[in-house]
Amino acid sequence: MTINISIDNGPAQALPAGVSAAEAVKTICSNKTRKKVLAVKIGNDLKDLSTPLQADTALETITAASPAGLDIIRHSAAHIMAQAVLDIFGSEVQVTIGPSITNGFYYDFAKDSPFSTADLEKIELKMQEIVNADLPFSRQVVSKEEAAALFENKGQNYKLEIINDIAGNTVSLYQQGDFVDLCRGPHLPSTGRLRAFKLLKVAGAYWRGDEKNAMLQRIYGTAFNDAKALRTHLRLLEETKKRDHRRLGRELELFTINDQVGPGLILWQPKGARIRSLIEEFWKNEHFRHDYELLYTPQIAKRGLWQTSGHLDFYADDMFSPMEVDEVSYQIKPMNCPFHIAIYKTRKRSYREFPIRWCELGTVYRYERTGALHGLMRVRGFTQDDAHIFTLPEQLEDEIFNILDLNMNILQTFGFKEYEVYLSTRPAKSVGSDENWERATNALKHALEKRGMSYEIDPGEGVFYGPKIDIKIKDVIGRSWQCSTIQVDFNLPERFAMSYTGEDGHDHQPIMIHRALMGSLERFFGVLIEHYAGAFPLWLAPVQTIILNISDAQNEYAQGVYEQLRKAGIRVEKDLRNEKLNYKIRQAQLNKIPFMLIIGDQEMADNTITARLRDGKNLPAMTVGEFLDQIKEDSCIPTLD
RNA sequence: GCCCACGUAGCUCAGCAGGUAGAGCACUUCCUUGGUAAGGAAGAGGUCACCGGUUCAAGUCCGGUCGUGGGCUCCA
Repeated sequence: MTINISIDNGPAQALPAGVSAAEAVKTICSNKTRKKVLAVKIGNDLKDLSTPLQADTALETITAASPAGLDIIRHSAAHIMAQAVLDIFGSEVQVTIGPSITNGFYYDFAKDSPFSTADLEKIELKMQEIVNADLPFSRQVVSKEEAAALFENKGQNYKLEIINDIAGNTVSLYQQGDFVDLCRGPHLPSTGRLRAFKLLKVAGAYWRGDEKNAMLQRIYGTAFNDAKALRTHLRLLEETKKRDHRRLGRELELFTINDQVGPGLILWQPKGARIRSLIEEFWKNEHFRHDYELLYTPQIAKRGLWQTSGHLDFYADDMFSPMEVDEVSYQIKPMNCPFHIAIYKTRKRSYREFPIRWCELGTVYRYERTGALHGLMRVRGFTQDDAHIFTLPEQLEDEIFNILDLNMNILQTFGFKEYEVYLSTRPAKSVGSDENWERATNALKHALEKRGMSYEIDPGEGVFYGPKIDIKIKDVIGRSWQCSTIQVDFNLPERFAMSYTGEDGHDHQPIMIHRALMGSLERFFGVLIEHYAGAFPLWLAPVQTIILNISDAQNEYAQGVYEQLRKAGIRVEKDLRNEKLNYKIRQAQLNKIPFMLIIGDQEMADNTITARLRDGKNLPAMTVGEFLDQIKEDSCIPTLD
């Protein structure tokens, strides 16, 4: 009996039934292609090359060129690593799970003493032995009882737990050499197909990510189809290290964190503070231009305020402990909203005032676990670019659209082009009527669609008080950072008994929107530093130009140029030290200053300057006036259209 | 919070068979007056994170505290 097999939409060929996918590939594909094939896809399922084909089948080949192919390589690498670890440590370890992840793979082991870096080298060597032995990965489907018996016999208790959680009656096992693992597959045909791998680091990880469970020992590694791709990836890791905002923050003197001051508390150094002040000015300008009004509110408030707002019920764990003042308990603010509401309530409000848009660069403090702190990205004290908007129900959709529009325009000004947008809907535990939730969720949806933004729905991930839109920015390392958030709130207006007088003369409850565009200025700054690798665009550069003289014969002239630029509002520094030009250029370059103005006898004689750009190029000699004209536009804080 | 690693001059790091500290860069001074990424010399700078223990003797060994870094489901 024969069956018809087609590969990658090619013409069907008749082959004997029961032929393996590998044989089919070998028969049908070119020599060149078949060496690259790691697995096949039948319908939507990835299958091993050893899969027997019993009926007419259309196959798709999977190679390392596709993400699925890389996944298979990495997943197999995880198995090979597990085998190596068992070979070396024997019954000392139990295997748990070992998936492929975005840039590699890991495997979690239960082991009393952690792995050392020296162990990693040993394991790598053992892995290489296993690769050299070119052991086939063989798949076997067995009943859950059989599998359980097998792993129980091996003393692999975590596997038993996993088997218990799997639906259905059968599970699949993969074996290479004497190592058997419970696994869905697929895998490489044999261990010899793993061509390039490297173990990267050890880390603790809880069983199933739950801190109530045992701490396992995780080994991270990565694998690629060839050594070149691996090298490229390792170089990329080096490059991202260079862009690390903590390193650049120190080198460029942007910010610092001090033990004596406390973890997670940011000290903005002059250059960082200058950038922040520019960001804030841009932000304020745009908010005024978009009909927002600015508020300032205190750092602390009586505990009762947080009682009313519900923060003590829902947020107390994230708040700093209370302090006693005149026998009254005060607590530092984790959010700005109750203060804005207090301002709202200073008098009776009319529907005619709506929408009310109030913004504040509000500094809040939140208790983060020490292990979660990370440079500027996760801190304990930060400034939100916060705003609260009070609207009538019929204004909601327009307001959300306005916010989105302002949001995207502001982010784009900083050169961010990649986003992930999430719409989070009603969670199980929540307040507010079904009708309100539905109306608000629809308003968010329509506004997103109107702005032409594609989004994903995060079902049930909304805050208990209302649906929200979250926007994440992608940084150079591919990490996503949540910056913008837009949340509808049915809760606080209720808790604070907010009202306005409607057209009908009766009291109504306003709808409240919380929103932050950059989120936290600290985090946003961190993302910006990595995004620009410290080379800020002219309008944000803390030092825009630096004057470099060639020798002290030009000191006086250089001083004059310096004053001229300073008066024109350019952020300018001078380096008139008795050093060689090369040396000064190098330092200015390392400080990533956009323009170096070089002044020698020539320039002094012609009453000009020569500008050297950050990228090494030179502008022709020109007068200071001409230079100012040329950079004027780009050196100022931008204005949105 | 938990697991691991780390904590020596402003920065990057060496010192580790326990015998009271070293380099490069940065900083200061002097020499050099030099055209597009480091000219030369000298000097200053450290209670080796903090607290306690072992020892004749601790940056070095042990314990604790604080801090930093990498992780803590992308589910067989």
